[in-house]
Amino acid sequence: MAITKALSEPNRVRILLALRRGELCVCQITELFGFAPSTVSKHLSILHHAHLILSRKSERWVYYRLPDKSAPVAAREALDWVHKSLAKTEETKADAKKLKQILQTDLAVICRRQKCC
Amino acid sequence: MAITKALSEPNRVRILLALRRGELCVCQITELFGFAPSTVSKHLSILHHAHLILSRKSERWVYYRLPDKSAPVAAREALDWVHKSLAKTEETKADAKKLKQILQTDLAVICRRQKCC
DNA sequence: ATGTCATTTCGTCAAATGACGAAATAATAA
DNA sequence: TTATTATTTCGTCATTTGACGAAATGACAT
Repeated sequence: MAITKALSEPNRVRILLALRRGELCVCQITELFGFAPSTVSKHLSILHHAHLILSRKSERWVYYRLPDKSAPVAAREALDWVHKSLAKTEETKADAKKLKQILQTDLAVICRRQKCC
Repeated sequence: MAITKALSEPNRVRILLALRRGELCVCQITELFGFAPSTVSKHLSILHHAHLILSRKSERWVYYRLPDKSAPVAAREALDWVHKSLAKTEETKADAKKLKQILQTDLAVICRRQKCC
């Protein structure tokens, strides 16, 4: 089942928890976790395929967000469970803290940062 | 996370759905799915470790069942989600039908059946 | 049209997973 | 105690998964 498979990877759950604050583009998520852009993109693709996130393109970036009421019931309730049951871990708090910093930085700067190193 | 990992394997979800009818011993589950006893035992161990099932020994058999209110909230709510969201598939119905037959057969007969073939 | 840049797709590789059978374990039956 | 038997543990093997970098894609800017 697509939903349970999608949620079985801890880093994908971290992405869902990070998106509670609001939509994020791929390079912001890449910056948050320190993975290669291709890795993050694959995770987002799996989450999207399970209808656990939505996407939109704007200018150069692709933004992902949690779904609205139009999402399948099973997906909405799975997300409710994730947020209720997994939001209070230390890792989640640490991610939220780092995300706050990332959101204060200009998007173009963050994207360019991926190239080097 | 133990719960999401446990639920990511479709056969483990099938076990949880089969247990809605009531507790089952390992050889009944083995009979239901046609896997080797060691395979079923491993799946049960993973579900148990995630607090998604409870076990009890009686005579020669080990029985597994869904947890009562004493289970962690996260586990209970995950089970609610599984039952609500995944109970209506064709596979689940087919499993239920086969399980009905198995429950009508004597336990000792079923266990002995594993040996041969 | 061409170049730039964020993202995605593809191929590869190491690690994790699920299947099995054989052997170990634990509990009852003789 | 010893034998029987249901279950678990262990080792092996094939498949899946997640990571990466390189190349392809697609949209905007020049």
